[in-house]
Amino acid sequence: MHENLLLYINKNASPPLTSDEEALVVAAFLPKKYRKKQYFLQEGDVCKYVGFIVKGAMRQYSVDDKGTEHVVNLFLENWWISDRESAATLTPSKYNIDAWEDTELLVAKVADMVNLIEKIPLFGQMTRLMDQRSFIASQRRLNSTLSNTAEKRYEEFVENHPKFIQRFPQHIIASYLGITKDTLSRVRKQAIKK
Amino acid sequence: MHENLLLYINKNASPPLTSDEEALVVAAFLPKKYRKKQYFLQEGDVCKYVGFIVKGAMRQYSVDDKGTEHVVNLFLENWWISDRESAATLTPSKYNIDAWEDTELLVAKVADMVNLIEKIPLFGQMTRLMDQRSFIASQRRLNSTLSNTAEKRYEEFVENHPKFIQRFPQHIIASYLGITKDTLSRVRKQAIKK
DNA sequence: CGAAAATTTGACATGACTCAACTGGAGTGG
DNA sequence: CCACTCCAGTTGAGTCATGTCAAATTTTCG
Repeated sequence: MHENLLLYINKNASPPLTSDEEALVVAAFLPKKYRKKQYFLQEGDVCKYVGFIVKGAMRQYSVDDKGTEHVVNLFLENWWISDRESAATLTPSKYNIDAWEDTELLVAKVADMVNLIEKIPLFGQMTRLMDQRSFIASQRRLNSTLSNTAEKRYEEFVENHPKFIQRFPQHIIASYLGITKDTLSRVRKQAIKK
Repeated sequence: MHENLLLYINKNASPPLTSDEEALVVAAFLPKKYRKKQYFLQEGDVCKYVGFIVKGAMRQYSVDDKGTEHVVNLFLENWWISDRESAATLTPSKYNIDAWEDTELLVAKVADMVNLIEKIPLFGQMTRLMDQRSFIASQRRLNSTLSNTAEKRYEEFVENHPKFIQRFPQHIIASYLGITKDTLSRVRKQAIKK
């Protein structure tokens, strides 16, 4: 069950973990299953856990005054989930995170995660990489949202995230792109013509 | 000249740096002045430097096919500048970073920065915090862009970044918000009524 | 003062949203 | 195997927010 996580760590930092270190990591992460629609985090709660997806698909979204959902992030295997803002500042989260498919997670307390970072330099290396990637992805997406029309954004999305398209329905992807499902449907129709 | 930087580091990590460590930091960062409009980084170049703003104001933006500028970030005193994506992946940057006011920077090579992170645990702590904050800010902004109307985004902006308003002209702020200067002008007129 | 930069304004165009209706699976249970 | 429901996707008509462009006005600063 923990192999994916250990593999992931060793792939993103070197030299490999010692077996003592591996034991620490394994001890900190408990396997947990989430059913489709089940919440990992609910708006208003402080995010106390970090999850690593072994198998499945999840989404992070906010809900506005009108009840419309806005997808902030989508996650698949080997991704980390948590609301960093809430976890770092210990404030109630503005987001929900739930399972889109039945999902197997490895879950650790944020506090334990911090501990691992301090104790295992490699783990720190890895989380640094993680942070960097998240930031870069977020920056890119922001730039794309600010600069491009709905159509172009969709093209870029297809290009960059083919796996999301296979796993999430269109209305979720529309929300991720910041447009309505109706608009996305029309955009696709246009695109097919070409 | 380096005091601001050392202060910043000690404010964002503890215990304080030893004098040996301070010496390492000081050695890595060279003071440099940028005139208004001068580039720190140009689109197409690989970002090889990191800057810390001692005094002044800078902006990071992309330019689309039509020649329109899109402001990705604004920076003031005690902010770090660099294109993380380009620096991390050694690929040509999609962004420009230039001085909006005459600006005093402390500049280090990305490679030297990495070195400091490895040698000085505190420095690692600090950059971790930095990364986290950048990510959170970027996430927030993305969410706001996806969820809110132009008017609401401007309100939030006024609330969260009063200093930007004092230092950057409206058309820059409009671009940061992802709207045109014309629209921002109208939005403000509306807002004043209330 | 005068030139350049920033802002405002009006008329018009358009991309995206809204809402409701319709279509078409994919289950589920009788 | 059919009827039923749920969920996703499509489509059309009308509306609204924001963009475009050009001109007028105000502000900034050498």
